[in-house]
Amino acid sequence: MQESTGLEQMICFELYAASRAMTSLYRPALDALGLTYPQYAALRVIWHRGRVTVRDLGAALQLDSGTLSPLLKRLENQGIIHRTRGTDDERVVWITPTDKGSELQHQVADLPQRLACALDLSAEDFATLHTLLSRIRGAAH
Amino acid sequence: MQESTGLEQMICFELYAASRAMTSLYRPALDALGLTYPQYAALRVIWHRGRVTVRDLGAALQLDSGTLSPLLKRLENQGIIHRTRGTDDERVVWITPTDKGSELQHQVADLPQRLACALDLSAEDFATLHTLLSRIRGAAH
DNA sequence: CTCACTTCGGTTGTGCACAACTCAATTGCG
DNA sequence: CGCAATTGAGTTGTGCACAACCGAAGTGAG
Repeated sequence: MQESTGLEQMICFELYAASRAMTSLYRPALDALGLTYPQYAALRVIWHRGRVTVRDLGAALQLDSGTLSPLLKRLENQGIIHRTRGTDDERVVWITPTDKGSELQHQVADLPQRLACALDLSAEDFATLHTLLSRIRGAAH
Repeated sequence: MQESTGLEQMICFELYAASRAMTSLYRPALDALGLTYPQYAALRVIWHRGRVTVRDLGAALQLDSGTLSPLLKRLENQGIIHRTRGTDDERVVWITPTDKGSELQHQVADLPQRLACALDLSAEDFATLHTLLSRIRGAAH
């Protein structure tokens, strides 16, 4: 029996700790590619959409420009993405993967599957978790 | 139907987003007290134990001294905790709440309950979530 | 057309996370 | 005992998060 911490019955703390634990599981694989987890999450959206505005990327990741602008600048400096101002609306910045950025996609294709296996949860557990986490995300508007 | 983001089937992203959403639910109440969520989590352990070393606090929160040292320094500067070197082992630093720190406890006593209600989950859902999140935390050693 | 208003991306400042490192205090092996 | 190894806390550097703010670009009511 572990000693009591005073953190029992705090779903918030459990989420906070589980999120960091899960990210640390991704870290070795992502480190090898020179990526952080938030950069990887952003790239998943960019790969999936092919072409996305900073605004839409923020909506998908639930992050604002204060977080994304420097993150995208670092990805651009690494030659992984392009940033181009929109021609019709010059406020908008379009993000696209470079060739190097597209190649990265193949190197991490099996990552979620591989790491999900390490958790040793049933398909049912994943579905339950998905439902509950979505509800929590929804509750915070 | 929301547009596809490329983040489906990624438990890691769901945890990451849910954790931040949950923390943002705590933020208004904690802002009013001048606390951040990690500071609040640390205080819960300190209140519960009464007296704790930096090392044990780190074990409870799963945080290292690189995160805790500056966090505790800020709590000390706010007059919320005391930090004293151990007399038997001078490497150890003991953390205790000040009077002001102890008073804070009463002001946030109902916080987890109150915010858990906002999630509108059943007791069963909480138990399931607790089990699954614990297993995930365990899987990352 | 004009001007207030909104939108988009960016910057600044603060506070985590975490790796890598330092250094003093303690421990334990020979 | 002597000294190498370990331990505990702290520092440094990088990269998120997020609030608060900025300025340029677009929008719309009068």
